[in-house]
Amino acid sequence: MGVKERRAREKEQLRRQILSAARELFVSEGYENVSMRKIADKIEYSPTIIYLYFKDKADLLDSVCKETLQNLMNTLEMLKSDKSNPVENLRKSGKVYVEFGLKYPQDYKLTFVIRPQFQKGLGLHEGSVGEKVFNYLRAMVSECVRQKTFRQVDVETTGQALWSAVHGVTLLLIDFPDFPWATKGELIDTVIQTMIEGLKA
Amino acid sequence: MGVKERRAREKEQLRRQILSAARELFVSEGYENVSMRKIADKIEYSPTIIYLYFKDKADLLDSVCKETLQNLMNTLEMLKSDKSNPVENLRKSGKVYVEFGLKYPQDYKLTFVIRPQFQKGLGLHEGSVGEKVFNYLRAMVSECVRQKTFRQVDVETTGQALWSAVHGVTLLLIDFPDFPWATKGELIDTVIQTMIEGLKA
DNA sequence: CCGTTATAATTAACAGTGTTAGGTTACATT
DNA sequence: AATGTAACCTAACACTGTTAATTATAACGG
Repeated sequence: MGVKERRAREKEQLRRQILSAARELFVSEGYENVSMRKIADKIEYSPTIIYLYFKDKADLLDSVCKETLQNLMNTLEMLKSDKSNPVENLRKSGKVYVEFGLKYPQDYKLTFVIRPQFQKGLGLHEGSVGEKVFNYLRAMVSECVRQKTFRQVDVETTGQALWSAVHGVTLLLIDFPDFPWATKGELIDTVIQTMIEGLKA
Repeated sequence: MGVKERRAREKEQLRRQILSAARELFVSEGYENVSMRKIADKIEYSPTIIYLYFKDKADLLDSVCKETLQNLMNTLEMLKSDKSNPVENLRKSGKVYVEFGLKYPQDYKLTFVIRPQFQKGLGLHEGSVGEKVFNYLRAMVSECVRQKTFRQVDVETTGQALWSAVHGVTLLLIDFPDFPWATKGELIDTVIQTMIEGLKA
């Protein structure tokens, strides 16, 4: 009875082929410039096969983005946090977050800008990976408050504010590469550091 | 010899008709979902007429965005600044900036997210309106430093960091309307206020 | 008022898009 | 070997941005 399982494996494999072909093309050509036919060409199948694995092009995008979120989460978790210094954890995490965005700019835009446009009502709040990322952030802020390094700020609002700041600098650096930025690294540090300073007791 | 001028006026008028039809459609349907034919239908001309006034669809987008930038600049300039309190000016300007983005979310995204995707190498630094907006911000920061309300920060980097923060919160609120945000107003204030606190002497 | 010239605007077409319905092939089970 | 089913493909629809070729419109000199 191993037949069904082999078939399932083969199906899963093709699904992954489609997914990674799509990701590569989305990243190199941009979501709008990638046609189902191009993806099909790349994996040497007919275009319509994709619809047996994904509802439509937006669904394909959605799956690519979920992977990206997972990658981001993994990257953040690699930072083994030092319980005794939550502020430093926060600073490092912010830095890693932005650097992730700059390392995979197209993935980042796909996930945080393009996808919400196609998947309206994308909440981030249904046990999703996105929620996990935010929980991670919330926990750090919470610890900073508990240790009284930060003043008695609202953890929820503060977490969101921090996310806003790193999201903003990431997107500006991606979208306006020709703008006369001070220095990438310096700007990123300033954004993070200024926010942290502003929260201290 | 008023003929040429009348013709020029008529041409200009049609140009504006196209532009405003395009803006309305871009805003209500999203750039990607607006076809040249839809725009043409709206103004009751044939689709190809648009190409006599604009190079292509991206150029049309570009013109729409320039208008948006001008509107943003005008909105900011309505705030008559109080020389004696540059920090308060900064705070108010940040608030107005974000509120502009939330009032015209599609215009904002068109200008700061979609456009850079289609107009690579869009610098903001060629005597453009975008540059004016940034100069406005720089001047405020500079004044805060001069009056020693802020510590001796780098004006350039700080201006960019502030822009990052307001840009970030604007986009998050636009893109994830269903996220359980603390409170829009509160979040915006927190972002701005935290940055300002972090810069104080 | 006529013919000429410029220019405004249109029609028809091309190559490409996402997506669907219907048909064909390959293969495990009886 | 016949049957059923899942995998896969072909052909097509309605639509996209854009171009070349064509027609209508209005201004000019005589």
